[in-house]
Amino acid sequence: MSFYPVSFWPQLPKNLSCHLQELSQKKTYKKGEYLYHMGDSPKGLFLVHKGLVGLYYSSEEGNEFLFRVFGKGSCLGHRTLIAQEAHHASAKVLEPAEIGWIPPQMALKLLETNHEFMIVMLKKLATELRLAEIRLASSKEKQAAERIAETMLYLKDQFPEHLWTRAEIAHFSGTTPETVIRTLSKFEKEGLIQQKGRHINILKKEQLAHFAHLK
Amino acid sequence: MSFYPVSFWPQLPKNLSCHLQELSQKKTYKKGEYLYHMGDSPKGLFLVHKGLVGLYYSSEEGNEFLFRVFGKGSCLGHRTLIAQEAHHASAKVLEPAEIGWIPPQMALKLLETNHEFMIVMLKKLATELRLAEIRLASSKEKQAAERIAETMLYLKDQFPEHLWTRAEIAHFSGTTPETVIRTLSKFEKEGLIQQKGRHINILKKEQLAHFAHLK
DNA sequence: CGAATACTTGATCCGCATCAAGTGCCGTGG
DNA sequence: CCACGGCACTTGATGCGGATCAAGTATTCG
Repeated sequence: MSFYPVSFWPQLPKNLSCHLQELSQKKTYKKGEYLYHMGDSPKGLFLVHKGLVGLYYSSEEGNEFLFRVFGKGSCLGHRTLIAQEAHHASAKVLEPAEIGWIPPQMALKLLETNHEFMIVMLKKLATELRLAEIRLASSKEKQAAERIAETMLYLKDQFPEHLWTRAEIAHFSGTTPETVIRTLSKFEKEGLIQQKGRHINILKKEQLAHFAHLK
Repeated sequence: MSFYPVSFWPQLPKNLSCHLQELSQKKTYKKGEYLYHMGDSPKGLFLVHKGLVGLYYSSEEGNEFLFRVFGKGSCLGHRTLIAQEAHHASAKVLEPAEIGWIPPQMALKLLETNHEFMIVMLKKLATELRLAEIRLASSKEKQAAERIAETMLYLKDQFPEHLWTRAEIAHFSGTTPETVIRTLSKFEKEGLIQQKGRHINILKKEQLAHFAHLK
């Protein structure tokens, strides 16, 4: 059992996406900017038109954990909006992005009245919950190298265009940059991947998946 | 930031709960029985009328992880039903239980047509997702003893009547029974708790929460 | 082109899982 | 009623995965 491959289309349906885009205010963000921070009250719904956004948890000691990643056609802020809690993590721009924004009240109204939207959100949350829990189990039962293998498969599968840094891979897999570096060079020596700076190619997907104990 | 205290009522609203109960078939389960297993296709919606059910992940090597716990007035099976995936974990009866069952098709139909039900499920999933992700971060940034402290606070707060075994506490906190035992006796020495077999009392909630770095 | 950031490699250390060997407890059946 | 089997609990000894620290090199970006 694993979070890879994901049997879920991470993008919103085209027609719904268009409808929401029309109602949103578009804004561009630079790499490193934040859409919102941990602890903020619900900031509304954000639609990723272009670029990449990471949902980061950061502790007081400076530990970072990358919960989720949102690419083109995806939305974020939905969990907090629905739960009506404070944001439990911060949304950080990983690649220069164009983001549509819908204020909380309007987004909630839309959710209440648009049946398809509700169903899409239900499915999205249900899938995100599975991913989170599988990663939770994974963090206990799997070695760092196995988690890094499944992280590479997931990230390259879902967001193949992004040049993932060693730190981002570490933050997603729950390890450290040093461990990622050592593990990736081990994979390269074994001919599973090929790396040149941030350009990482997976050469033997099947073997890598097998190594990570994925079916 | 933490999953304790939970600002969420884990039970379904009374009227909705009654409505669902009427449509369900009731059945009694003994301790240790399973409602469904990992890998099963959606088995429907289960309503806990009495008793306690744990959602368990188990790996091939025999590792167990307790994802979620469901008590009286709560429902389970909803995530799988909505995602329309195979169950990613097994539902195990922790205390002799009376469970109402609604078959998948009927439950989906109800979900589609009952607006309140949809909203309750949205909120439930949104909250469960936060809890899972916070635990994910917790598993990296916190020591075993801190996780055990927050686990005790959570379990005793949400399900005070259940006599939690050392193994269950370990499975929920992502540690081992041995570590739970050593940690609980440390807490007892420090006067934070009092234990006699499975009867564990939290004497100094505030201090325990402070120790676990909870606000 | 210079500063900041990312990457790399090696050495060290410690938290906690694991293993082992009990002890206690509870329910069941003789 | 007690003996017995099984499971939960307890305690101590051991080992290792991987975090952490440190120091140097390479890349990226403004």
